[in-house]
Amino acid sequence: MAKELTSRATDYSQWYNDLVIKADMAESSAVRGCMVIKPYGYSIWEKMQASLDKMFKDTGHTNAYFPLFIPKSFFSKEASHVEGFAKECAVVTHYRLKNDPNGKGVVVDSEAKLEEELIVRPTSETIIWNTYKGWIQSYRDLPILVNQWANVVRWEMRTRLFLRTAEFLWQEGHTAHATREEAEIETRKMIDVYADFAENYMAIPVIKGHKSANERFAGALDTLCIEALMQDGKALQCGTSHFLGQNFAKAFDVKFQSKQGVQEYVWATSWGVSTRLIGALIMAHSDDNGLVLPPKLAPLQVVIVPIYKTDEEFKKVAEKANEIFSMLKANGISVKFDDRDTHKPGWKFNEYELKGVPVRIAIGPKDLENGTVEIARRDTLEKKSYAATEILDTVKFLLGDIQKNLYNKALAYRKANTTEVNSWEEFKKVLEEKGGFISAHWDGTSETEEKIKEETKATIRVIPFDQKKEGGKCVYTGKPSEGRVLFAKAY
RNA sequence: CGGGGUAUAGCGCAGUUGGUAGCGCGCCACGUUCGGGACGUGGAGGCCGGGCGUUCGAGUCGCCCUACCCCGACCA
Repeated sequence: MAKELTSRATDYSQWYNDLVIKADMAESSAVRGCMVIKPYGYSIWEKMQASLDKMFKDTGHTNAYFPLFIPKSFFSKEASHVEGFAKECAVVTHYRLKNDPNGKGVVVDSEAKLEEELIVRPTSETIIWNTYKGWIQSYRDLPILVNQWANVVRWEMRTRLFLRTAEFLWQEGHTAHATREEAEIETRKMIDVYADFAENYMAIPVIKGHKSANERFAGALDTLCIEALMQDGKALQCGTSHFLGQNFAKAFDVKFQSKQGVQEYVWATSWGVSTRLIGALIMAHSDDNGLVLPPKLAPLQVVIVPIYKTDEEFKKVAEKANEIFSMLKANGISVKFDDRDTHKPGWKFNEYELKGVPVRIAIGPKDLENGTVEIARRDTLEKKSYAATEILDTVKFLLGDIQKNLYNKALAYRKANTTEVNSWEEFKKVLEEKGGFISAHWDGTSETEEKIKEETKATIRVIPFDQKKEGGKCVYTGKPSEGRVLFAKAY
């Protein structure tokens, strides 16, 4: 059995290359670039949704739902948005099938051609702003603070499991405001919500800041982002919040009458995070034994594994295990007593490690004799014996401590893999040999960023809010720079 | 859309100079086991991605498809 374990662990350790996750996470589907998220993986997404949704509600937002199909003409209304989105989209051209005259299944009925093609939404700004036009007349109708949980489709040339799938699940917030200032505050507020979620729920430290013009959302005046570093030294954008200015209001003619009686265009924001976050979670914390989930997002926080030989022994062990189960459940802990007799303890240990369950309690005849249980933590794989009376306190402590430890570990990793460089030679050397974030001076031009990308594949991931303001020379051109930005290779 | 690769049991793979298919894991049954993926014995499971060709005979050789993976281009 040792052999299989080794090969499976080795196989699993490939997660950072190909993200093929073996623990009921996801598999490719028959549909190009789309994925099937199996129940366990989906339950992680549900935990994320629940936490995020509460944060949105707490900041005054409400949920709504808009159509999946968007008339093609909507995309022609905002020039830069067209540039960014009118290309790789799924397009609906017909509305009916018919039986193949040659008797081979069905064919598209060429007579059922749509007058105007429909685009499967790659993002919903256009259809939402088309709708908002009808909702907004007066400053009294503002602000509109709406979020939608939805799927979107982007016909990417190349897809990657979790990180860039053709169809993905996400939430997209779309807000409308009376003033520029209010919209800018909203943009910032939501990137703060995302950062809070990433750090305090996902246990992933992120850097908050602005995107460079090159990386900005099509149609936005400013794009804020949170950027995280994965264990392989590549950066991953984990969430974005866009200040859209009046671009979409102008494109869809959304005006309101102000207190002063003047017709003004509405100010907009949009913000989103997606199932890419599942990928981030996996890539940030996993080890060779499988997933490592932060307790706040683990669908199952504690599993109890019974150890026994005979039926009689099982009865005694199960009685004690059920007591522990009830006690933990009564304290709001997500717990499972795995009493299946179809798998053995060792098998179960490995199974739950693979699934990233934070805390495991094993209880057997020896424990019954001694009045103890064995408690193991997933993050460090340590296991220790505890008196039965200590279980609740220990579990509570461990759930908190694992959450903290995962964050601290990821933070230490990021610190160790963020390098300040001051010359082009150094830049290339660090990028090649070490990876991670490179903090360097940049002259602020798109041309320079483009050239750096061409030569090294590294891009500016984020211009941090807490940018180190210091005079310097651009690492590439030697021109003056006001502060350092973070470069990295990105997914 | 370029460049490279792969396609054989549920999964991972082998299959020699062409002779009609095998291994490991998993699955099923029984027995012994059960504190880190137990062991034995016996089973079930295949249109060898699809098509056409060469041949007495094709998983194997040739041509044409198709799908998937990797590397680019693209990408909120």
